[in-house]
Amino acid sequence: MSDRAAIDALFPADLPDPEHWERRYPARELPEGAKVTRFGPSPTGFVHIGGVYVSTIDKDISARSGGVYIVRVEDTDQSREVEGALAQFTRAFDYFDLRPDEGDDAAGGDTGAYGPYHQSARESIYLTYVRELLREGKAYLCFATKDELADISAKQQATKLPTGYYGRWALWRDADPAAVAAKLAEGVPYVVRFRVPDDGPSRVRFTDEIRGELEAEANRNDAVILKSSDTSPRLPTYHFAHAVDDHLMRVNQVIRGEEWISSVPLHLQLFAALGFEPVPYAHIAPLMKQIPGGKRKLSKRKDPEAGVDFYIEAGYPAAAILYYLRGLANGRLAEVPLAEALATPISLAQCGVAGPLVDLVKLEDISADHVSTLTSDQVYDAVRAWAEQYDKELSTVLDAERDLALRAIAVEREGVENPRKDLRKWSDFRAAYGFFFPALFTPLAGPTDDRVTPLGVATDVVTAFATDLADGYTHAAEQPDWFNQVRELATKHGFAPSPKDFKKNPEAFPGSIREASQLVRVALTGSTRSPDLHAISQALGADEVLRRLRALAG
RNA sequence: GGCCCCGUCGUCUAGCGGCCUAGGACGCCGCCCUCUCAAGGCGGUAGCGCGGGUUCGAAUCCCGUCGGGGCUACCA
Repeated sequence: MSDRAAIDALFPADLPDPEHWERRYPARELPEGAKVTRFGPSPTGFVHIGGVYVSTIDKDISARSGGVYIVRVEDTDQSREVEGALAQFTRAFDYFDLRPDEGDDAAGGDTGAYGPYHQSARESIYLTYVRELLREGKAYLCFATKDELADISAKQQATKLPTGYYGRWALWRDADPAAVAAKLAEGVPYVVRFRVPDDGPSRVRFTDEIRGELEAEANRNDAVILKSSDTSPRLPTYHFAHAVDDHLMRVNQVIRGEEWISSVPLHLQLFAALGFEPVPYAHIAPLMKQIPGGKRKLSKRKDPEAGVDFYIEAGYPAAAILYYLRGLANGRLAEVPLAEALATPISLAQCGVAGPLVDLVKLEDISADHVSTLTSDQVYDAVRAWAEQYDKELSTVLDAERDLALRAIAVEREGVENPRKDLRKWSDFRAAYGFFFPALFTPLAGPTDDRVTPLGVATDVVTAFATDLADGYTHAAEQPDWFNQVRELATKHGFAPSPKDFKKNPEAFPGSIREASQLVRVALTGSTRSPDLHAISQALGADEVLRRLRALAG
């Protein structure tokens, strides 16, 4: 290809040499065995739950080994970039407690000595190494047009040849320097391609920390390493940036999605050409989604549960999600209690190799279990923080009625052996606990209210029963005393003492103690499903109980 | 099409040649408790994709096949 002067003319005169960057980013002084990991999100305006999955593993592996966890924004495709994407990362990393040891801080600055931590700011670093490869003849300029490339690929497909830019299809691989100079003089845009060594082996073997020994055909495609020259800044492709960045950031454990396995042969060639020590890989199986015919990768377009916003907006506690995700990564962690699982290191070797389905039902179960272990104060704080973002009306009520809220949350939670598990996520709160708050509760409109009539009790009986109960109501502190008044009144108004008696002779009763209790329940909660009635009455207070009973009477 | 990864109950998995008439968890079904629901207790349902080998013996090793997934971009 062209001579050194012609190559250098393509780059800024003050572009440093590789040695400069080597000195600038020296080997890290870390304890023996410390892992430097990195997570590389693209700022596409969508944070994938799979990203949380992988970065949890990244952070865990580094933290346990006394290493460093880096977040490096991979924004080499500027056309995909979306405004506000960075803020979304920050929000997601905060929510899941995955803040990096090194990366861009909230203000966009660096918090580490190996930055910049977004690739678009690393142009001169990449250019240094591109120029180096060019000088060494390990890369070359390619002026092939889109049409030419499409044509090549069509011909290859027609003759059942592997597609790609190689061999006799590689138009510019061995181009005459004069032809290159001519194109350059015309100002035709070009890319820089990697020149695959022609003396390399036909197959490559490498070790994956999760899958063990892997083998594949060697790469023979002269891949693009630097994108077109008609854009600025000039940025590399993922492959080249991976080699340069992971080397210079002194990353010593790459953890990434399985979709990269087929690129490893190229990456190994790149590391070798650049004179870099290869970095060990661990390829994580992708999170899947159940579909009628089988399963597929969770799709950001089709599956709402693919985005972290889905979980944050619904108010799944971060700990529950992290616990679930860790269980998917290392099956044994799913068999262990949450606190223990979060404290147990993730093992790469024990990561599953098949893509697991994300099972929202299981997540909800885990989440309900977790929430049931929280104190009333913790639940209150969490719901309040969630509501502040996603349910303004609720957060206002929670602020105004803190004591009532705490009493409500404590029902069948504090001082019981088996706490209720009716809260799986914070957005469940309104449906499960809303009735406690007068501001969120619509009183019954008498015995003909839609919520009452399904019980099938005659309206005059309902009114008589409710009126009687309200008139003689005793706000007893002891559960048996309290419920006895309901029982006695039910008997007085002709209700059968047990559902069995009622069933035997349905004509003789307006209902049984069950229906009577349900009338009280609907009066107090608006629903046929609720926690213990006595506990509710205590949380509500005598006045409010009476108000609601009278509303039932009509 | 080519290359690569993967394949145990519906789901997540344990299993690394005999301990497996395959274990656990979630779900589902039934029963118990009970003023409802949830929880809880007890019981149940259901699986090694298929076909060949190797071996005294295979879920476990090998080959093939089928199925799923990924890559094959100046997307990551």
